[in-house]
Amino acid sequence: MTTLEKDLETRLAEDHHQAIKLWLRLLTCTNLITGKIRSRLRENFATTLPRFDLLAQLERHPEGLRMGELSQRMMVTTGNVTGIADQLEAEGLVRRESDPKDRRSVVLRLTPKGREVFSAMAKVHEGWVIEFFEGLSPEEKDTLYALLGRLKQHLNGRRNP
Amino acid sequence: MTTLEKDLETRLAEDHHQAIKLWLRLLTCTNLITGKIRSRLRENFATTLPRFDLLAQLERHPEGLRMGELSQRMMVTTGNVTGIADQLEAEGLVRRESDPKDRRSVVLRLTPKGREVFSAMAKVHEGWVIEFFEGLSPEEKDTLYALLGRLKQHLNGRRNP
DNA sequence: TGTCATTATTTTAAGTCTAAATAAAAGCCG
DNA sequence: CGGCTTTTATTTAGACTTAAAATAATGACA
Repeated sequence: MTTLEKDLETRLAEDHHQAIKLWLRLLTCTNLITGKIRSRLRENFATTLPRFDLLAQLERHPEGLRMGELSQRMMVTTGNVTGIADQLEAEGLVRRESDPKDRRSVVLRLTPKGREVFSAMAKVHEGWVIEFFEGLSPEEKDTLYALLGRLKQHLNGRRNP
Repeated sequence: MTTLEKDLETRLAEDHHQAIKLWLRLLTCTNLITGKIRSRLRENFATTLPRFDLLAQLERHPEGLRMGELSQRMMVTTGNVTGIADQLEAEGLVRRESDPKDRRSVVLRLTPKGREVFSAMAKVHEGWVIEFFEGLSPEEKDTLYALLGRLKQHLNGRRNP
């Protein structure tokens, strides 16, 4: 084996190792943050991340969202959304409304109480997230945001399920 | 309100929004990748991500790992590791050994069969990860890796639980 | 030696998640 | 119109997850 071949092979192996290391670090960062948010939501508001997430989606869409739309935005199955919506409905934070145009559909909306409860949590939650990322300068955050954007685009590319 | 104050306030609000957007994008990328790995592991090897993760940790530590060490590395609770180890042990992929130095401890090791099964999966898995990140150039991967390193360091900083 | 705090693992209860099966409604098309 | 496929939500079974409690063994120390 020539020196050139060895170099190529080494570089390739390093690139492969690089992707794995990058993935593990990405996963670690996400796990660290979700872990912190999860425990703080529990301690401060006696709620959970998926519940918070569902309310956050509805907050952004006052016109309401169907179960399928919610599941896409939350990146979970519709069966999962059904269960979380059941809880929040029982707690009076969301309301199921039937879509007159399509009787299969259920439209979920925040109740006034849900809007009130969520907005109190959202303010605090935003502060946590700012805190988690304040180790990076605004420029670094921009760069990270852009790189993740390229990654996301690649991951969502066609023939890439 | 003066123009300067308004500009500062606007910039601050944008920074806040920036952190939230960054966090949501980070979470999306991680979810997209874990989702792909999860479904491919199921389709190709009829196994799950936590099972794969446990085997991967053991592969890197031929001397074996205690349940507590495993839970730290996998970023899950020890109770969780117990259940996954039970399954893998029943399938003959790992073996529980008692630590002669500390009878409270259980040391988990790969069996020869476990090593064999894992190494087949690991090769394919590595290819997937390389594929997921090949939308980024090696330089971009380096930058992303470094930025996530800074983020991780900040997240692990003291008085930041 | 006996007690007590600590450490390591397991167990338990409740919540979250997926995939697959079900049921109902809508849309398509001959 | 009538049958076929698709879409939408729910239900179900099983796996994963956490937090907290229960077990069990260790180590320190009066």
